[in-house]
Amino acid sequence: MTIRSVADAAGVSIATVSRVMSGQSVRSELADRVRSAAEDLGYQPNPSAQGLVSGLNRTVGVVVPDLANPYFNGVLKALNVDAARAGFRTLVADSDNDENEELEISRNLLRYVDGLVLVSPRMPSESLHVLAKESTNVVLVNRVAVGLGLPTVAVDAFGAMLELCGHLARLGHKKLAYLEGPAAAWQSVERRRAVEHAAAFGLDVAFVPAGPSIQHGHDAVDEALTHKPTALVAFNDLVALGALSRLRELNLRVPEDISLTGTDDIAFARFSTPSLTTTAAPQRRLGEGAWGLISAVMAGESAEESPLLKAEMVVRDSTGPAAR
Amino acid sequence: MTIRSVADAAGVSIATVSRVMSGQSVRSELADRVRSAAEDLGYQPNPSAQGLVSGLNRTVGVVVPDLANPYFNGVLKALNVDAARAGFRTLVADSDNDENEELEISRNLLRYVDGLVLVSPRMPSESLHVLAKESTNVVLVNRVAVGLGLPTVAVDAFGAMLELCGHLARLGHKKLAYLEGPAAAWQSVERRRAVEHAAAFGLDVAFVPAGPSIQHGHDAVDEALTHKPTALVAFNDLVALGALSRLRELNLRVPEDISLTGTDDIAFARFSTPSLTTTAAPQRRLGEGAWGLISAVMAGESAEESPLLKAEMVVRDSTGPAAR
DNA sequence: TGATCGTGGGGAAGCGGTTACTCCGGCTCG
DNA sequence: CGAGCCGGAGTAACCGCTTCCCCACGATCA
Repeated sequence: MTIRSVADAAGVSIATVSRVMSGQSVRSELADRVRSAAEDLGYQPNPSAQGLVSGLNRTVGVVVPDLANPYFNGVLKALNVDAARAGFRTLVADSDNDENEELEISRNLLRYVDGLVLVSPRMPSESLHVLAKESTNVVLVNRVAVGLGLPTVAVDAFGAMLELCGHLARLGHKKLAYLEGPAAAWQSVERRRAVEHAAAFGLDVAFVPAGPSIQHGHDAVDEALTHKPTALVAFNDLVALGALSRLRELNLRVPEDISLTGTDDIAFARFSTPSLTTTAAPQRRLGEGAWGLISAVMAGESAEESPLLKAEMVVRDSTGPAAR
Repeated sequence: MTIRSVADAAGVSIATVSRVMSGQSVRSELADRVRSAAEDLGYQPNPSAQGLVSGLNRTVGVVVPDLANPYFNGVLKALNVDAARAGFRTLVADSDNDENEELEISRNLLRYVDGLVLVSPRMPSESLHVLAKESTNVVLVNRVAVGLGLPTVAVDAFGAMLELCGHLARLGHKKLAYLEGPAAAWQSVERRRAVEHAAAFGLDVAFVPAGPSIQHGHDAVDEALTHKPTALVAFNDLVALGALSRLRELNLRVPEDISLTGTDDIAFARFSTPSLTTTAAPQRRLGEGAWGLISAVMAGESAEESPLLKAEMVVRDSTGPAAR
């Protein structure tokens, strides 16, 4: 089923078929003939051929650190929906939390797509710079890299974490343990920075390396407890949920014996026992924002840096007055 | 950067460049010149051009009902990894649990890909038949459709659910409430069928409509409790976790007051409080299996139907002896 | 009525690759 | 020593589509 078949069936030239398909002005009688021929034959233009001549694929690439992380899925889903609505497809790559692979994965993906969305990339700034030079159609989600001119949509991770610390301080907590995320993640840096600032308000904070996943949270609790904190502040909800299960194993009650906070407000945060105090990072708006930026730059418009999105704190049952 | 530039830089014809790139025999001196020219210029063949002539894109499409469901993400991730290893990209589409859209989404995706993986499709058999006629490179995950000849990899949902019911029966439960999944899902049909069979062993089962997600589970509990069950059997882990949170709100203890089971063993099942008794549907193996099938059919080999994968029951803390 | 203009459709030139076909040069073998 | 072969490289056709260019035709104006 090529354009040739349709042209023959309708008794016109392939140029006319092409014009009809792209909605250019064609005598309506001819246009009808073409359309019905195309309909009958079930003709669909070949994307490779269209891509070859136009240089465009109507496809965007998305690189995420971990496809199995529900937070990224929320972002991906929203992005995917908006892209689909605009007739774009989404090519997904998972960097498997490997900051060294990320650049190669991204470069490779760039060959196949019109635009690239990097979600929480861990790669160093220089690598981002390389990508920015190879294509102008690159946008960042949850990674602020100054001086590269990359359009960015991100959550105010710093502010969100600061607010959580304030909440804990008001509940009388003095001694916190912070379960840190992956060092290479921008969010990790921001959140750590916020926790450090909290120290200025009289909070004593122990920093405990953990990671991005639920298992990491589970495994970091024992070390955290050696610092005798009255509250555990987790890098994200996944880590918090992992920590929660370990606390439960240790027969520590949350929040009576120890308080716990997450970040992101993934779907599970509301449904855990106890439900998790966290900050609601708007995954939907991140995804939609990312699509807005990438579609703008692909259209040749200059997408200005949008301000940081605010994450609302959601106080649930995992935080309470400091024990003792 | 076209093949022309490389040919000129190396002082050979474009045919020679093409041969070098595809590893055909070329005098090694020339081959070296070509390779270093390609290297210098950073030449990457244009995928659209290659796709146009070969008719292949080295891309597979994946349709999932809900990108935000962690179960599908596990499958997607494994599939993605294997596909990437083989040099294939993954085009992802989310049908948003809309069984009516699914066919159109799939057909559309089929234009862009060499093969299509349908994960837990809800569309009717006739729609699958339409797809099967349009392309031979379609495989199913967790959907058994007889008589269509579609290669399939699926978990034995029936057997898994039966095993859970048996577990509950041995614990002395007599009265269950089953929180049903979406009617159009094969897994839903299988699991329901298993629960009905369990009735033959003296279990009295109330069927309560729920749905596929955590919120559905949460919202279905109240109706389920009107039947005074001693155990809640959920369509999947998400529903179970939602139910768990509602039970907690109602101050019912699990498993002392009521037992609860899920299915799938998503990452959160192990970390909930109490940890969830479930059956471990091997997401990894499903994803890998799907890749195995789709890559086989794309290579023109005939992929035989593989037997159902076994889901091991994982007994954790959410099930106990029947109350009273 | 004839020259001019505008409009719409056909022919053909690519887009960037792959590959069939051709041609050339150096072997082998008679 | 010449004919036949064979391997390697170049030429060109082609994949399916978009779009430029040009021509035909009808309408408009002098």
